[in-house]
Amino acid sequence: MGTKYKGNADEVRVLNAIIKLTRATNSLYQRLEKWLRSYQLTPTQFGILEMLVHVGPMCQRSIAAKTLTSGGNITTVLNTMEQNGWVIRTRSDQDKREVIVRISSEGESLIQSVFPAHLNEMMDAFAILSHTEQDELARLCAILGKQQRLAS
Amino acid sequence: MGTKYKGNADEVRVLNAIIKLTRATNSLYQRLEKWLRSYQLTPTQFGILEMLVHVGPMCQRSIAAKTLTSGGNITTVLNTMEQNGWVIRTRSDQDKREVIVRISSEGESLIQSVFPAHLNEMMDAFAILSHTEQDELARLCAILGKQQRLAS
DNA sequence: TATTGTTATACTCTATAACTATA
DNA sequence: TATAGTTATAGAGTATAACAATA
Repeated sequence: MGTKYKGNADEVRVLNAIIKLTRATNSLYQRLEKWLRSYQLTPTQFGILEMLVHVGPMCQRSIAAKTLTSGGNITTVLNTMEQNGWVIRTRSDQDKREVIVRISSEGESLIQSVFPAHLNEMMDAFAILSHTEQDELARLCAILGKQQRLAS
Repeated sequence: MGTKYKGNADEVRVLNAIIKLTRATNSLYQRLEKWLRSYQLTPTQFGILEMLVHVGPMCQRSIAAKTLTSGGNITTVLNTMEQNGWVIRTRSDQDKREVIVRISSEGESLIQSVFPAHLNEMMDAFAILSHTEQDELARLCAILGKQQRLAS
């Protein structure tokens, strides 16, 4: 198991990479979760808000696909977000089965108030790596991320 | 926000690294979660079982510290795991406030049946990176992970 | 028929606060 | 007094299955 597993050299190398990657991202993720909570935001909600800011209005099926989660779950999550006044849902005219979700002005304000603190946290966390190392980490993760999206 | 944020070069570099790191690990994590589900295991349960295999029996306070979660939550999670027959809880003799948690033979069997498939998945996911790149990713994540543990 | 979304149901994770037992 | 764990409570995320409306 893990580092104790007696595999061949290739397996040991991959296991080592996974363990380090997992630990680093778990730590980052839980740090993120902790301070998001001080804004009454969950990581899922934060992710959806960010996506709506980046990509613009989307239907729920697209949100479900992008967040790799089920349709029933998206309905649940968006119900909360709509009650909080962060998103607006409107029925599509082109295809009346679809619901178009867009961020509200309250949602935008929230993201904009959270973002500077988020950036500070992250600058602090990554300061231990050199600029070259930050770029290299980004490059490797980009390759890995693309591979994952194709495989799943 | 994100790549759209107009910050200075240092900020843009860090944001880029975070976005790539987040996407890669989100994809990996959700792929992991999906196939763990086919074994009726959640990531939290899997993490605790792996920890018990690696480190050996531990008290609940230690498990809570290592998983960065609250004491009340550990009780809840372990209740389920105990009911499933994966772990055994015994009151410590040295300090009768403590509960020592150890993995059961059923728990070990479960981990051992899951691990080969886990390894296959991960070998597949990382095959897109060269050996040198896998090592470099591990090195950078190790630095980042250590920094996080000290900061939190 | 197939697709989009909702509803109903159930379970897990998570936190906090009050509490018990022990040190 | 302080610490380890439990219990009670609450809320969020997640899935599946059955369902309604629309294409």
